[in-house]
Amino acid sequence: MSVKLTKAEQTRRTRRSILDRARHLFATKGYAATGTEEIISELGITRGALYHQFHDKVGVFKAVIVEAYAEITDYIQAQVRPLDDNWQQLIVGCKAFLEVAQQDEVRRLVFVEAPAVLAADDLVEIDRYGFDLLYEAIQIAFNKGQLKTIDAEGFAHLVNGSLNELAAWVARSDDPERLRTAQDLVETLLNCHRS
Amino acid sequence: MSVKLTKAEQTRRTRRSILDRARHLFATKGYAATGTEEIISELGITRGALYHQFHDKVGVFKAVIVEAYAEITDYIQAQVRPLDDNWQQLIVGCKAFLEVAQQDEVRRLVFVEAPAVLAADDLVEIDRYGFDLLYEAIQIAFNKGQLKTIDAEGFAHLVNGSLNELAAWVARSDDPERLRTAQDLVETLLNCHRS
DNA sequence: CAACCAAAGATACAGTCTGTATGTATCCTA
DNA sequence: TAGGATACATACAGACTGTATCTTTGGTTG
Repeated sequence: MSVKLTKAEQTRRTRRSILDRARHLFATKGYAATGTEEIISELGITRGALYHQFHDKVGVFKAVIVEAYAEITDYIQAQVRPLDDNWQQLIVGCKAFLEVAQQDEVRRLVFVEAPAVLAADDLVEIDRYGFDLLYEAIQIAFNKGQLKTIDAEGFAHLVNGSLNELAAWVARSDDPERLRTAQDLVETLLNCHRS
Repeated sequence: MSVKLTKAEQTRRTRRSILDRARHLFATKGYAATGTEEIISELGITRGALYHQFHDKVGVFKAVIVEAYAEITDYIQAQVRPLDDNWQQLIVGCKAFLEVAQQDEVRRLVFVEAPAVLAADDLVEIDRYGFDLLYEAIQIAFNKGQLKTIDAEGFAHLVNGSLNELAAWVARSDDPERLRTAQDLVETLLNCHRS
């Protein structure tokens, strides 16, 4: 019955199926309310396979988060790459973030569960790519003299915090115009710091 | 040996001691890593008393969070009350938030643990006092025509997000000047939206 | 003041969950 | 093709939450 699979392929499929199911459960029920048994049920494997592939339950979660983060940054970079003006990239990147953060699963995983489940250091490590994307664009503008602020790093955090909160605000509503409003607010925020 | 206590007093002391210990543990180890046994050990009571006073472990946590929130808003209001100019209140209130959020325990409880442990609705309910404080000041300024923005509510969330992220940024550092930097950044943010 | 009631807390236990130790089958390599 | 490593299954130990059932003690009323 069972088709012959290479070991590598078997591992790939097992990890893939665990990650897919775990991601959905962690995002909808939360990390604590999701049992390892629940993750593997209906996958045709036992918890033994899960603990063979991942060190522990947190290990599964961390792998899920890494993927979710990657999706966010990939989307943003795809939107930003074609542009050549840094200031435009900054604005478009922020708007793209607000868009991609509207996926319910991604948002809960990355902005609610991850900070509580993962150690702070661990999280900063994972987020580095995402935040650095923003920070670098801001620093370039700052060095060019386009951005008027007393502290580029601090300003990057200010913008980052605005984006996270606005993303949640947009998500809570069912008004389809709210995303546009949030995007305009961020654009205004950036532009009124332009010198 | 045991002094005669009124029932009400006995309850008060029990709840107080549980809340104090739980608060410290939840803030340092996190909600999930703190056992109910650990909370009551060294308090001279058993878990039975805890479950008599609170519905469950989440009930203890919720009570802790309510107190932590109250401390934040009390501090801010104390700083803001003496002032009579709304715009000044807004700026001072934001700065006061950044100060009070530097208490490690409060910050982790309110901004890291609470969002993951409590249901979103539950949390908004508790936070209502805190956020509304900010929102009302912003709305007053908006209605007076002092604030230039396309959406007062959205702008309030933008500022709120900035404050949360900046608070964490300040806390991660050991540079005593960073608090001042963050405060200046927020003041600039507000002022450059002033019309 | 005696008798009763209700509230505070103690004790014991059931159910659940994580992680580990050990066994088994299958792929891979020498 | 034989030995070893890898993927996975099974069984179990330990921890933890929440509940059910006492016990005690402060309040209350006839």
